[in-house]
Amino acid sequence: MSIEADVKTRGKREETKANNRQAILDAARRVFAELGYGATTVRDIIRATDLASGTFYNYFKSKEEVFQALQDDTALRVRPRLRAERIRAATFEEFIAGTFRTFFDFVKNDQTSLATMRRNPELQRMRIDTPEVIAGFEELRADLETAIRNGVMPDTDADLLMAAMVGVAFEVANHMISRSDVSAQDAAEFATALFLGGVHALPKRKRPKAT
Amino acid sequence: MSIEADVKTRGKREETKANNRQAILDAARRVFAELGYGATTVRDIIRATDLASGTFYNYFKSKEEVFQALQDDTALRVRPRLRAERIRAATFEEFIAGTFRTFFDFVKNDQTSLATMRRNPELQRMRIDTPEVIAGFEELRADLETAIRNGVMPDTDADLLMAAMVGVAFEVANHMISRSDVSAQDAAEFATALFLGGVHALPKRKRPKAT
DNA sequence: CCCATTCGTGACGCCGCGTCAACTTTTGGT
DNA sequence: ACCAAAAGTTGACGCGGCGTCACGAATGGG
Repeated sequence: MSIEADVKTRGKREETKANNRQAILDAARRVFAELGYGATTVRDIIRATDLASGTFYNYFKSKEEVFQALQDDTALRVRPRLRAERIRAATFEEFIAGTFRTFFDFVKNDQTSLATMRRNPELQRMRIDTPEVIAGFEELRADLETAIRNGVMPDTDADLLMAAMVGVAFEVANHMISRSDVSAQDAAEFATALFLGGVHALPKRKRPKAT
Repeated sequence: MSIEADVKTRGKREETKANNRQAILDAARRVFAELGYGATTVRDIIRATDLASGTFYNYFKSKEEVFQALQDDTALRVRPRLRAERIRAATFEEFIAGTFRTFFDFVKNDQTSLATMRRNPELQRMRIDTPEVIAGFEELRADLETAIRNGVMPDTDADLLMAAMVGVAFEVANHMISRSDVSAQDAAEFATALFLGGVHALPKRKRPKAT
């Protein structure tokens, strides 16, 4: 019924188009996770579907573009949450804390797209920023500018502050993922304390030595 | 004379071996800068030398390994300077300030390897951590642990603190490179103030509006 | 001076790339 | 219900990069 409805409203062409695109994206996610991004070829992706090689190029120009689509998808899922958190914030303490908490929670619960494909067998590690990811950064910068104009945030270079937040967020998230003793809350508290009060304000380490 | 001396002490074999290796590395630097890392092929690199294609594989397994050698080279140049700065530090203010200042200065003055190959036409931006780079991170972590044990640094999670410093350093450095109005000193002061006192302590923005 | 060893060479087979002409399916008009 | 045009799929093809390997040249030891 719902399929028939889709067919009626969108037509068979639109339907298979959407299906094929999704099939490629799904296959790519699987193959990237299995072989690693660098080792994956367009042929690997298309072989993991029941489509022909030529069809791939009706939807994407390269594996890079597929990866970008996956990353952009993730970015578009998390950005509204971050945005909402920052808009809700009345003080800049809430602004910082809400942003970090939301981000680390998301990373913890979305290992599929963010963490799985960070695993790069051939090279040590790499980070790729796609357009929607960068747009998310710009969004943060704009919100910081607004906060500064409203007087809730000290008047400083919003672009550098954005860069610092982004740098801490991604780097700490990586360590959070590879370590088993750091929860999303731990990471958020650490990053928030750093930005609110500097090193002096950082939380004490959990287990100093043992005992 | 010096060449003859080299030949006498090392023999012709060792000599051409070193020369070939260096020729490949030099060619790679040029080609990476011109075509971008992703678009470069092993063939491109070897064509930029007067060697045959097979010879490449006597020295490196892939272009990734060449890139790694170049990155490691850079890492090994900057690490001693960072190390010295941190050892000299008596207070943790000096520890933080010295580390950031040295790092940003280095990035500004070493655009050849760091910035030139950051020029990546095909993909937006990416970061690749090679073994010696990672070893530099571990070195920082170890120094942070030592500072904590000596009581000059608050007792906190040294691994997360290292991650935060690394994240801020690289991300702010990227913005410093692409912006014309941020000097190495500006970047260092910003990062240092953030770590010493949090957002409250950040320097005021230079040109707020105009006047 | 000669032989063993090391190393440079480039042709080779393999495979992934992106294209394109032929073919199939869908659509809209009658 | 039919059909022609449009849209989309297919896989074979030419191209070029990959890593290898048998060959020959250069080197060094005896």
